[in-house]
Amino acid sequence: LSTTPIHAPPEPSEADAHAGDAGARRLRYHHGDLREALIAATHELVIERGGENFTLADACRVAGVSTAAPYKHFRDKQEILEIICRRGFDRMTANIHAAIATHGSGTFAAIVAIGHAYIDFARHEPALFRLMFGQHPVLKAAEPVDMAGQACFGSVIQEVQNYIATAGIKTDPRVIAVQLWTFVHGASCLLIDGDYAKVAPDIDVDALASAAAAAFLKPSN
Amino acid sequence: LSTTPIHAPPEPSEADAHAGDAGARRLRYHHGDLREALIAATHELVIERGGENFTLADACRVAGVSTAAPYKHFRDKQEILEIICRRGFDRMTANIHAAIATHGSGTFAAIVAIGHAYIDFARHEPALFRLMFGQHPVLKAAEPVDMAGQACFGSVIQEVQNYIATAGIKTDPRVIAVQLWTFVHGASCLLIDGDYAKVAPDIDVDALASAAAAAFLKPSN
DNA sequence: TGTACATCAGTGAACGCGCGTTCACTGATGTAC
DNA sequence: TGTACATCAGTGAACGCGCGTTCACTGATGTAC
Repeated sequence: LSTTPIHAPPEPSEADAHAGDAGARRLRYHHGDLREALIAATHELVIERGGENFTLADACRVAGVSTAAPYKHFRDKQEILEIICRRGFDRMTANIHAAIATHGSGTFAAIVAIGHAYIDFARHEPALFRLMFGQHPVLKAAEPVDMAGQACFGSVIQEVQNYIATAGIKTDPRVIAVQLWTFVHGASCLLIDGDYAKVAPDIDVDALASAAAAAFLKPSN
Repeated sequence: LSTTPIHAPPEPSEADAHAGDAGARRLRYHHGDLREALIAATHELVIERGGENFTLADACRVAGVSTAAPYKHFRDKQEILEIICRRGFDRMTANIHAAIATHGSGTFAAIVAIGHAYIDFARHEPALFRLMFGQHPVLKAAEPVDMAGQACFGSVIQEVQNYIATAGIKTDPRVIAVQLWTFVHGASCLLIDGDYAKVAPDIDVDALASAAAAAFLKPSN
């Protein structure tokens, strides 16, 4: 863990520099945007050691402020985690939309790409992924987080619906969406928790997910 | 959390009772089997609040001994968790074997039953399940835990092999086993972490798993 | 333009808390004689 | 059978630690006049 503050207050302005020794040494008392700096620090720490092990005191250290400073911007420790979590869902939703756009809505390739986007998210941000989907009682109860999650899953259902309409499949799109979700979620968890590595280290997770998508989307009759 | 000690030392013996006031009041100094009592207390606490939030001090309280007592039986806090975890894998393996035996080795029903057994385990012991498969750096490095996990997955591969041999499927059994595992693992996680409940509360997880098994085991040509 | 003032984002010290682990100890137990 | 003794599973107090949160405060900043 680096000890040099990130998102530190800006250097003394030129006016300060011209104000003599005292002025030149004086740092800015107010942080530029401590709120965002603390969110960034928290995100960094969550990435580094996971949401369970994150401490507010460390986020303060990283941001270079006293441990009392966050309470001017957040209700409590929990609120920062909620924000991180909600933004995570927003980003995942964006990734999914991007994947669909790249491959064309209504195509099988788009469905597969959604799955890969999900797994990629977990791969690149394992700790955040765990925070978003894991069992964290307080986060589960937070409404903004909840809505961001709903929106994310809604995007998947919508696209599955688009695909099966064009492909002439009759199964309930929600069921197929849940099947896909279940599989890529399992793949994500087993991947980032190192369980695949223990038991089947040579596995190609993306290929696995593609095959699963094909299995679920085979016309059933 | 109950405050009355479980697995407390046995009541004073009859000899004590006949030994007058001092003897009657005297409790046994040595615990009958503190090692197992602490493992049981730990298991109970892990069930209650999860492996991350478990404290050794609480296990001592539950077992009714001082916080120093465990160090006569265990290296450190970690070792008790390892034992819990290894026993978890052993029990899951036993459940899987039982499921196979019930439905007959080599049948499709046995494959489905393995999946249901896996999900059932997670459903009944969510915290232990998380401890076994989640990202807990120290547990992941523990060799006995590792071997118990390997054995568990080995059972699944073996049975998949039995089935596809009789069904005339040509796919690599390890790939199919991983597919099944991935799906039921995803289902278990989404179920116990309350993610299904948020987004698709009406879902029948067991039916979902059965359908997935069928999809993976359809002859591919 | 200069000055008085309200605002409020920061500080730093302290709080109560509970943890894991260590330590010298004590006293129940089983065994050798 | 009785006794001396070694063993070792327990105790209880203490350790250093770090946490989240609160508190009265300070001083930089922007604004009204």
